[in-house]
Amino acid sequence: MKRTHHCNELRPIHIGQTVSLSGWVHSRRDLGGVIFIDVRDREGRTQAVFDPSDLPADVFDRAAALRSESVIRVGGAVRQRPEGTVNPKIPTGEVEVLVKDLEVLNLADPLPFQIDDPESAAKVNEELRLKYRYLDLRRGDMARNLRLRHAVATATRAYFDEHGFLEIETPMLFKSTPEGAREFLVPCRTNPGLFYALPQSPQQFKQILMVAGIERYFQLAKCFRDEDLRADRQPEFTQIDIEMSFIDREDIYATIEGLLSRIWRRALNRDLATPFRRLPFREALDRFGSDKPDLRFGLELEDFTEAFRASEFKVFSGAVKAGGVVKAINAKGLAGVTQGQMEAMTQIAKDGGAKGLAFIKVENGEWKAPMVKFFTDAEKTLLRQKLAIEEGDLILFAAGEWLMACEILGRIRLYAATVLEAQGKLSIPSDRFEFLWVVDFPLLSFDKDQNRWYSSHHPFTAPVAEDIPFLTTDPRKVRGQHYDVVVNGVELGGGSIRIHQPAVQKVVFEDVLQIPPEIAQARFGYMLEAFRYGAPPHGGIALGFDRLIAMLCGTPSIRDVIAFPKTAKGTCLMTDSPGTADLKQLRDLYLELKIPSKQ
RNA sequence: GGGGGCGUAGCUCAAUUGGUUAGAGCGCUGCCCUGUCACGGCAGAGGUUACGGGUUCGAGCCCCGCCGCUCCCGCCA
Repeated sequence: MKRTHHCNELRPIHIGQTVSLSGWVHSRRDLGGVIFIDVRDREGRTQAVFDPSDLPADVFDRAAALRSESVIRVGGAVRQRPEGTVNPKIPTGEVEVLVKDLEVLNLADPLPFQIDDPESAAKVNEELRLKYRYLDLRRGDMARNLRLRHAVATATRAYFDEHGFLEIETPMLFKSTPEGAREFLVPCRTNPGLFYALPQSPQQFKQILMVAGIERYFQLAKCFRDEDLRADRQPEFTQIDIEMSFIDREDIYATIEGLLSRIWRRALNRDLATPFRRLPFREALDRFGSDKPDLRFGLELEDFTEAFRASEFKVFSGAVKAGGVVKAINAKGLAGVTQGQMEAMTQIAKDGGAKGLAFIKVENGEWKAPMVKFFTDAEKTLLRQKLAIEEGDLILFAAGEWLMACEILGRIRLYAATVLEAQGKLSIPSDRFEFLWVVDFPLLSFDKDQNRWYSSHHPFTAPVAEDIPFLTTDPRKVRGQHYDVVVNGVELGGGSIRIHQPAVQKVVFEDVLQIPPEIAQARFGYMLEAFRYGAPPHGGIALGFDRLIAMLCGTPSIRDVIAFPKTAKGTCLMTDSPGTADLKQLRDLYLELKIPSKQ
């Protein structure tokens, strides 16, 4: 017999009906004379009552022998719970099913970890959760995450459908494009010695789709990157990938703001303020020390380059003379910093390339720092004014090359914020979402080691039109038509208007990036050729779908929103992948292993 | 590649900082219990302290190595 209702369906209006429920034994309460079993399915749970007074003994005995997570079907009559036994914690708590028949569909072994109590289950070692992922996913928290993921994917498809986008799949078996992230290679049996590569993004295909006249493309695209993992990085992940023709940056902003508004309404029942604010890359670094700033709190960086140009304090004036900057941040109220915290911040500075971290503690009306004696009254006054220095503050400095100094203080800003928040001196509300567009990125960055320019984003990004003349004369000045969408310090996505003239693309490949013509031809020749046959102006963006869902679910790890994620070493603890290949498989692929032995 | 954290019963944790027989709650097993919903009560089983070395009269604790998980840096056009 099939079930007649799901386990979150029965209400007082069903009283008197004969019903059948299927699901898992969520919990069993055996009182000796009467047994209660909560039957759970993905919708919820319902209490089933086994009363021996009008039940065959064998049914009662089988109920008594059931263990947690066994799969059963029960049949019986819905009835009102007796006075005083209503359970207000669950939606079906007013009724119960008086069991007449029990079908044990599958007995479960004792579980490796308990899943009925959300609080204790949430504390279970992730290693164990990953090994028994199918149990982990039965937990309410995880099931909710997967449902939300589905809801957002559906809302995304509906939104793009309504806006004239076509969902088009692009190949998983592509070829290697060595610029950018390390790729997963797939040997090609039918072409000995040749390899596919799994796409790190559908970038080139979606641009070709524009040449193909699709005009509006989207895909929930699986992407692969063979780089080290993080809480927010998996070797395979999903992007909301879009590309549009005959548009400019503003069209992308509006499209994504519309999408995110739709998603926030669907997932959190909240409205987003649009349009999002725009922040030039330069200003983001200057004020927040990051190109993905968290705008939920202040602690902004201040610039003191001019103030210390002629300072007695040589660390500062020397940095300025060398073309660098002096920047500072006021960690408000952090003068009581512990030695360990100070060391942690110093380490951040050193990791960032600084020699150390200059600081001033403001305690007992005094500025405590060795360097203070070098400061003139004018310098002190300026510091006090711009940083609003008060008793109990901690001032931290970075001096040196602009980007380095900004990024160091940006990281210290985040560190100080977490410390201050833990002390209750700063509030960073997790239910607030500060969206912004970071714009006006430099098109190119310079690699000192290799003495050449490389694309800040990717080589298909269009320069801002008025900057094109500087491509070959002063590449540093060229801004890219690139944009990142950022929320609460998380880079949610990025994209650009693309180069659609083959001539400009050729200049970027060959003259700016110094890719030899034959290599550019081998890697991107088909694109350059495609662009010769009528390429519309186009641009697009990709959003990290897993990060988006993690944010909506309020979890810091995208593993919590992926059904079967990998560990930090890239393994799957449930299936024990990756695994070995036998000799015949390798021979078929013309491969031979040479694994260095560990010394 | 580098740095930090963790690993004790099936699970979550403790073990007075190197000292007798490694404990608790939950789970499990048995018994009792007719209105529970984290049911309750009684009793019981359950340990290569991840693994391999070392120091020591004595190691869960200290040292070295190794494995696994995790966080961060590098990396992620």
